[in-house]
Amino acid sequence: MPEGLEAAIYASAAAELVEHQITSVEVDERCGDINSLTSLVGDHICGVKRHGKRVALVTECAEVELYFAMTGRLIVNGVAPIAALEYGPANERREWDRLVIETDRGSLRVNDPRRWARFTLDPDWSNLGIDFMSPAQALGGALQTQCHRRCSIKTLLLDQHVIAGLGNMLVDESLFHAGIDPRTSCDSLSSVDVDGLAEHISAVVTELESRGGSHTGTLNPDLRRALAGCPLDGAPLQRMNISGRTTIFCSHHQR
DNA sequence: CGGCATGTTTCGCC
DNA sequence: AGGCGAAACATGCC
Repeated sequence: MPEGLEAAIYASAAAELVEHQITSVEVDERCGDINSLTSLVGDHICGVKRHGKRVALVTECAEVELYFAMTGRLIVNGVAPIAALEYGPANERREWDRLVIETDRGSLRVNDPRRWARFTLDPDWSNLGIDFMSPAQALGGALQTQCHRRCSIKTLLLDQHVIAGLGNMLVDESLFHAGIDPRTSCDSLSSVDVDGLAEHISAVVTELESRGGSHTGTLNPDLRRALAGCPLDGAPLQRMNISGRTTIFCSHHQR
């Protein structure tokens, strides 16, 4: 999905519909249960929630989770807050609309060519870790409790049960700034290392938020594709698969 | 044209 | 038991 930063952008766009009354719901049956979602008709949207990469519309009777997977785009009142999603389609086709909610004063659509989007009534978010925009101290605390694990630090950061909202780009960017090799086993990091990493995560999140999204980092998609030199000194970057995800890092500056 | 892509879940194998 | 890797999902883009 878009990562947590994009979910936050989507959530604030969806907030435009607060206090509107839902007049119709159309859903691709492969992306959500038609019966439960159409039960929302008549409800008023009274708020929008976000935790990590998950967004939910709150009505007086229920909550609907909007999960965007990799290529889901939100369109509110005909406007896409993120016009061109990285790794998403260049154009938009109405046939890719997987959810359309009409209200008395506007509309919301989720457009996803890849059809991985999911819409769930009254979702259970209790298994998610703390939100990635939490203070650095809280992020560090969450990581400390998991440092006994022997998985790589990258795997830990991608685990939504530990910190919710970090995705592949934010994780690579954070580890680059922290100077930590993504393959490092969690249990070999000191508590000082972990707290320092949490500070870097927090700084990266704040910085990329101000720049406009997860794709605006030093290790941006253009650099990732081209595998250009290390932004610090031009030395060759490494590309490898970790935890099933393409990982870019500098073996000289990340140890 | 082949391989890759901001993600999650499931399954089989240590 | 728990963790890891591969596969599955589905389709546009480089």
